[in-house]
Amino acid sequence: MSSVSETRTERIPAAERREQILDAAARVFGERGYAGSTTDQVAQAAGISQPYVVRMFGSKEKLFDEVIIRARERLETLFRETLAIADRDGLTGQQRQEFLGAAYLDLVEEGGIVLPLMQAFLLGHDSVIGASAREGFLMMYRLLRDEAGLGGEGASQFLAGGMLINTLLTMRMAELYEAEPDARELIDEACGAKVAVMLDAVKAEQ
Amino acid sequence: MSSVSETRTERIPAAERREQILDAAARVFGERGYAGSTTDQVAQAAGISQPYVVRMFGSKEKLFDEVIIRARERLETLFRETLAIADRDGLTGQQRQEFLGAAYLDLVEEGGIVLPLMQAFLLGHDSVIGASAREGFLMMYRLLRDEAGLGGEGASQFLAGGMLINTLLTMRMAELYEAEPDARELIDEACGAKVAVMLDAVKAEQ
DNA sequence: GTCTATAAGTGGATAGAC
DNA sequence: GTCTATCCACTTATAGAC
Repeated sequence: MSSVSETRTERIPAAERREQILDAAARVFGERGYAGSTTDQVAQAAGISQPYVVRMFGSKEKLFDEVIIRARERLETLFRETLAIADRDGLTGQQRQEFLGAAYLDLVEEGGIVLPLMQAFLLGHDSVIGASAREGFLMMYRLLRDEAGLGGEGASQFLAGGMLINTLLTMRMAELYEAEPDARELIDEACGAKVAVMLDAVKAEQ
Repeated sequence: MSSVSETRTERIPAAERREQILDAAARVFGERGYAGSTTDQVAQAAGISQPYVVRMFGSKEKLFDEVIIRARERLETLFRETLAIADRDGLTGQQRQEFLGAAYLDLVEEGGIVLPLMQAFLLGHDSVIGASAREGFLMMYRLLRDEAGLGGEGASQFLAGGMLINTLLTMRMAELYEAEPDARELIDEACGAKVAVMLDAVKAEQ
């Protein structure tokens, strides 16, 4: 509309901007953790000014809280939808577990959900986030145990596998996928067939 | 030697002081992560002044690095010792795995090793710590797969279980052990027989 | 709806005394 | 070997203009 280098931020509805910030924050927090991230990093990722980020959410802490709430909801929704499909198709126990695992890896690929949640799990000492993290984790356990019908042992094994994947992700183990055969083997083992996912997640960061 | 309230720090050899600081740092970093901790928190935990902590290690980053190197060594030593005993007693594959699991939970109980390592796993984006974390993790994988003879699948399952335990710890899930039956069930499931460990780890913090 | 300017606080690191 | 004092950079948050 004006000069060649029209870099100024466009004026868009607050609701939409809010979503943009939440997306950016999810990536930044997921990558560097709560304490390791700055509101300015979030702002830059969202293409706006730092004060605007704070103004929109009141504080860094509230922003993180929102990100976590959103991630929990997204994860729960995904699992319920996946189970609905599994029910519809009459999958067996073993099949259901694999189906859920594939859905989880899809979510990893989607980005901005799994990593911030993992970061929240490391904040048990924070009374607010800690409580939210524990609650969310228990919700998952119950859902897997009861709704998915995996039983206590199956549910805890599923969660264990998930935590291994999360850890490999935050560690960026996939950076060694090509160079280090053992890294490749471990990732393959952790992710089963759907390995490409993790590689994409890494490449997206670089 | 002087007044009644002799609260001043005693003068002790640097090497000994160094160990004290490393112990304190391991607990603080393990609890709040690298970015979430301050050198002053470490100093207070060690009962000395903040500048002294920095002076002794050059920087916060170098201190964290030291903590991680130490933790990696301790973990590796523990597993090798445990395997030596397993060999001596001629334990079978399944028995060896359980034996290693018990050893790991002992290490959790000991404190200051497992949690800082877990925190390091979340720092994949840091070129120095990230590389150290990946290296340490791969070392564990190889050790479990080859030395312990668990095979690729067994090793990755073992690590998965470990990551679940670590996550439950950092999340402080044990705080709900009494009040929330599902939390209890999940912890029992993750830790097997040796549950008391996790409870102690929590109580030690409060 | 979004920015610039900036206040206020925190935390890592350095200097130098004891 | 250890501290006090302090500097400086960084970060969150606020004020107010556009």
